[in-house]
Amino acid sequence: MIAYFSANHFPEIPMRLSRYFLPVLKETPSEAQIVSHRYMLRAGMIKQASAGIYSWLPLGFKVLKKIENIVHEEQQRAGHIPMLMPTIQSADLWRESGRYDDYGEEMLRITDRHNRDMLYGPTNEELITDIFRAHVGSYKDLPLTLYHIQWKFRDEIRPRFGVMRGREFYMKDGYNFDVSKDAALHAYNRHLVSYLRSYERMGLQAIPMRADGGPIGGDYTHEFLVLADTGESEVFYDSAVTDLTFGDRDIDYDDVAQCQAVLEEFTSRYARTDETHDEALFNAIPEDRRRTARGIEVGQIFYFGTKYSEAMGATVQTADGKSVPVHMGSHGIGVSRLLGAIIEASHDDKGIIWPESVTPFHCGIVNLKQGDAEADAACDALYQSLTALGLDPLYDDRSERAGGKFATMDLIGLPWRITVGPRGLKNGVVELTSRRTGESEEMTPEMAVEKVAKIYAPRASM
RNA sequence: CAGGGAUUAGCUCAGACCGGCAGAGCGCCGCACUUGGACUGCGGAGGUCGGAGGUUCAAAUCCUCCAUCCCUGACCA
Repeated sequence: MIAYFSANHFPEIPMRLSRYFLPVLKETPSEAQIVSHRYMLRAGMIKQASAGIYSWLPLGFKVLKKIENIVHEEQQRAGHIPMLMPTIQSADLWRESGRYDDYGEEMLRITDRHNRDMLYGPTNEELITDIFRAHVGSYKDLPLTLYHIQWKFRDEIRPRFGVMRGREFYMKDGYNFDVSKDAALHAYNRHLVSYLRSYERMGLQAIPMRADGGPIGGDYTHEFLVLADTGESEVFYDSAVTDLTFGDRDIDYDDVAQCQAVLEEFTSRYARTDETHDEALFNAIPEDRRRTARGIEVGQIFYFGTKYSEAMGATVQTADGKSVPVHMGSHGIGVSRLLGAIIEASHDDKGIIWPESVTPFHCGIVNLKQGDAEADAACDALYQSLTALGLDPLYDDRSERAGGKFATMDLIGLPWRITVGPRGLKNGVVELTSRRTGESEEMTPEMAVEKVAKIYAPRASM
C-alpha cells in the first residue's frame, strides 16, 4: 500500500531446517536470568560476544529486521524521512553542545591513530543538528523530521538481561525541526501516534507514561512502557489506560487537532514511572483502578525546545527576516530491546510465542516420519504451495523424532504449525496447530495452506 | 562503581575442604531399533581444568597476581 524505504528490508526466505542454522540449546546457559534472555539464547537467536554485546544469529536477525521494518513503515506513514548517520562520531561536535563532559563514563570514547578524540555514538542530537544547520536556513523548509535506525553504544556499568539492556543496541531515533513551539508539539504528538501504531502492530501494549527528561533534557516527554514482571521500572497507573487501543483508526498526520486528540486520549489518565510518580495524584484515582506494576521501557519522546539549536547555531530565518533557533525534539524506539519485550510479554513454559507480525517464519511444517514417501511428498507439496503464495514456512525435514521437532517448534515460537504424519495422511488430513492456544484442527493440506494464507493476508497488502 | 560469586568437554555441572591416571548427564559422530512430544541400546570423538607466576617428587586441587563472566545495589533506551 505505502512505499517505504527498504534498504534494511530483507525478503522472507522459506527454509528447510536441515539447511538452516538454528543452534537451539536444550539446557539454559547459566548467564541468563530472565525468560526473554533464556529463550533468545536457547532458540539460537543471539550469542553473547562480550558483556552486553551480541551477535544476531539468523533467527534473531530475522525478527530484528521485521521489527525494524514495522518501525520504518510507521515512521514514513507519519511523514518522517529516513536517513543514516554513522556510529562513530567526532568529539568536537559534542564539545560544542557541552555534552562531551556531561555524558560521563557511559560514553565510549575512542582515540584514532592521529590521536583525535572520537566516540561511539550513544545518540545523535549533535550530528543531526550539524547536518541541519549546514543545509537548512529558511522557515520554508520546515517542518522537517529526519530519523534513522542505527547501532548505538552506551557503556553501561552493568549490562544485563540480554538484549534488554545491552551496551550495544539497535535504535530508531528521530529528530524534528520546527519553527515554533506549537509546531514542534505537533511533531511530538505525531510521534506519539506513530509509536502507538508501531507497538500495536508488534502485538504489544505500550503505555505512554509521563517521564523524566534525563540527560537529553526536555519539558515534554513520555516513555512507552510494556507491562511485564521483569520490567526495570516500577509503574503506577489508572487501570483505565490499559483499556485503550489504537486499533485501525484512520489518522491524518497533518491534522493538528486529530493528533492532539489522540495524545489527550492516551495521556490524560494517570500513568507514571517511579521517577515522576506523585502519590497524591495517584491516590485521587478510585481505589479499584489503582495499579502498581513493572514495565519495560521501549521508547521515549521528547520536546526539548532550542537546547541544541541554540548551543550549535541551528537557526532559520522567519518570514519577517528574523533569525530564530529551531524548536527540536527527539524520539526513540529501542528496536533490539523490543525483541526482549515482546518475548517477556508473549511466552509460555515451552518457549516463545511470536505475534504474527514479527514471527521469523509464518508457520512451521513438521514431518513426523521423515523418509516416508507419502509424508515427504505431502510436506514438499505444502512447502511449495505456501512459498508460491509468498509465505515463509520453516520446514523441519530433519530425521528427528516427533518429540524433538515439536519441542524445537514450540521453543522458537512460530505461531502456526502444520503437522504431517502417515496416520493423518491415510485420511487425507494434516493438522494445523496454534502455538498460542495449543488448539489443533485436522484438515486437508489445501485447506491448511488456505487458512495460513488468510491469517497473514492483511499484512501481505501493506 | 561498591559488595558478593564464578571460570573444568559444545551445554548444564561434579571433582577442590583432604595434592597422586580428567569425570557425569545432555549434545555431537557411527551403528541398530524406532517414528505423534527431546524414545531405547551399543560403540566413538571431544578438555594444555580462564591466563601467568609460585610452593611441591607431584597441582584442576594450595598461594600470589591478572583477565573474563555473572549476581545484588546505585545508574540507564
